[in-house]
Amino acid sequence: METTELKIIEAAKKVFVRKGKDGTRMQEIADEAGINKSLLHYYYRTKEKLFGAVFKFAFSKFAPELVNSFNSDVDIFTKIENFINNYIDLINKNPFIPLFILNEINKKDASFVTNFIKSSGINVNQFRNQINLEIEKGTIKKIDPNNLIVNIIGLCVFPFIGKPLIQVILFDDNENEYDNFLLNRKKEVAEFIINSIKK
Amino acid sequence: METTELKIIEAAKKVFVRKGKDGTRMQEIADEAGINKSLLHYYYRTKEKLFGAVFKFAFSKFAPELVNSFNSDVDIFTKIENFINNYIDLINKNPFIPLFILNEINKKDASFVTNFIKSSGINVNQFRNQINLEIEKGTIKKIDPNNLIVNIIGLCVFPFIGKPLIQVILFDDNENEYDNFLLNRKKEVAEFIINSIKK
DNA sequence: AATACTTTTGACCAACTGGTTAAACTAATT
DNA sequence: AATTAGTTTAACCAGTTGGTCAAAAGTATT
Repeated sequence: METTELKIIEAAKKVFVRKGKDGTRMQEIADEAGINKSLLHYYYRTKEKLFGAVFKFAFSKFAPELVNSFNSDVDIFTKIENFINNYIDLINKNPFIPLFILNEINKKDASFVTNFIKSSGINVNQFRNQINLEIEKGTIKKIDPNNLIVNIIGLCVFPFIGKPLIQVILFDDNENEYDNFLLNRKKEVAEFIINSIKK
Repeated sequence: METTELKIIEAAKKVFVRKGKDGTRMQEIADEAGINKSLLHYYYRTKEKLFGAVFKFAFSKFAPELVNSFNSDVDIFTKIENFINNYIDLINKNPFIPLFILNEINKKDASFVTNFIKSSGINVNQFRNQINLEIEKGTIKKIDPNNLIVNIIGLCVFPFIGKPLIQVILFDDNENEYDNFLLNRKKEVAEFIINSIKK
């Protein structure tokens, strides 16, 4: 059953993610949901509240993957490979969400971001410990765990948020070639990282 | 001498980059420039034209570095190190511009982006050839040049556009620690990449 | 079928937004 | 000092925007 509230959220996601908070018009969300603008305000009293709901949803889609992958109980190389595979797949299915999140989170004030993330359950300590342990064991080269984590995530995310630029600069604006590039990247990124840290 | 036109451009840069195109009000630019709103329209007839000028400026700040570094005539390891040093320095001086560019370029239609970049003179062929040559020579491991280029740029850019997130997740919201992290990163990123490709 | 509650609608509004215009001011030229 | 051209301002405007409200339509309960 497709309730009105669900139709609204789906429509709001589409429009907010595509156009950003400031670029979005309540009327456009109403149109996308096939309803009246008043009804929108009936369910979500203000634009701010509706945006909050969408942002929360978007973020909560990407947080669990981070938590689960980083805290799973497998060896470090498998963990990195798994994370990259799952994360790139996830972004592929929701290619505009990362930029949406980054963009809006850069506009919010710091306390909002802090509270929001703390409630998301993201915790990298287990993974950090694992990295340090592998360095001690001599399985991987000495590397700062924070830098490694940023590298892994950045290498997954950047090709998507930079797509319009990269596609033109590197692929002569050929979209098929770029999509193909993104598919191969799962393998390439994993290889790139493991090559860098493996002893 | 500080002409009105210059004051406007400086003010417009600040506001547009901070709030995005849709989030920017002409009145706010006028206030920031210490002038009347009518005077704004006297120099730049429309918001669109003023935004265009600012966007062009922002982009042209980051394009030359790409061109010069990639086409310089030094060995591949030095080139990578130089690029990372210069690019991270450049972003550090203008930390909000990359997200601004990525964000707006994802909203524009493809033809605009294509034309814009083509006129910017960015060309990676020389660097691509150099990578392939070093692979043949056996200096570096086999790697797809496009993937390597995306990796280099992504590793430089991502920590800045993800700052509010990363700072909370990895550094318990301690800004000093994060700034320190960014400083060290020049060395870390270069090391990370070279470790990955060096034979 | 009358009551009461929720959902949906259209008409409406105050505040805001990008943009215009005519007049006032300034400084160089005659 | 009068003319001219460029610069700056205040007042104004039409269209848009988020949001309200009372009434209508629908649904469940008695």
